[in-house]
Amino acid sequence: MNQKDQVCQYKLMASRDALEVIQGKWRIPIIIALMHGTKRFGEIQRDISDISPKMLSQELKALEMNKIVKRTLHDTMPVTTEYFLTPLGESMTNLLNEILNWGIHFREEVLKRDN
Amino acid sequence: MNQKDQVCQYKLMASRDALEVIQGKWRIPIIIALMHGTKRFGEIQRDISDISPKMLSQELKALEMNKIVKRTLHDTMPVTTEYFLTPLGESMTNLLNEILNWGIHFREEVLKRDN
DNA sequence: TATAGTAGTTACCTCTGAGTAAGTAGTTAC
DNA sequence: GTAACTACTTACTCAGAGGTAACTACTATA
Repeated sequence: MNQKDQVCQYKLMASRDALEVIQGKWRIPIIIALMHGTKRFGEIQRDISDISPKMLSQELKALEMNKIVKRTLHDTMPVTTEYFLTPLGESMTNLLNEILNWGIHFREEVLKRDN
Repeated sequence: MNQKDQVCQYKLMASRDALEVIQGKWRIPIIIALMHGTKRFGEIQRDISDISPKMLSQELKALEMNKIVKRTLHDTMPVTTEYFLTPLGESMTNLLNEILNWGIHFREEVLKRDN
């Protein structure tokens, strides 16, 4: 295997690590919602209007296990929960901004031209 | 809806556009393989060792439809094909690099510590 | 004649990501 | 006492993402 191939293999491995965390329809949107500050379960659900409570609960748990978000319970009446990004979650800011930038670019380049 | 919420909604929309294109297990790896230059079908398959010809063919078609990659036939014996990134595909470089960087960061922060 | 390399296609199967709807449990307001 | 809010959980269902294996079609080489 030459050096170019080795670099390619290394990159492919790194991308798999990242993809495992951000894969799926909802994780990126959830993290984006939390980039705008600490939010409660219901607030995230309102931001991402078409997510079901089941999916939100499930994906938040997965993100918590991967140490991207943290969940805290507040002993108020009624009980409220707060979700916020960990430092690891905040380290995704650059990645998320590139996704956003490219999404806007893609819409300009392809979607509008087709219609 | 306040201004903060409007920004959040705009970002969520942009992320959905991008996610539709890069979603799935194989598209990012395929684009990364092609970042290293024009490649033939078999070369990509060798780079991404665990992809089946069916999935590679299917995902390359999808990427071609989204104008991320271009396919050219060469009338050699035997017939060879070449795949390469379009300018739109190359505009994903920053995005891909951020995915790679974060993947490496994630591995350092979480995966190693757990084992 | 047969094996191997080019680039896929086709049929079939399985598993899981995601959706729907209803239920739980506690508190507050009317 | 009942409706409504908090934050979920559970059960059921289904489409589609992805895997496996075999097949096509052509050429070159032994």
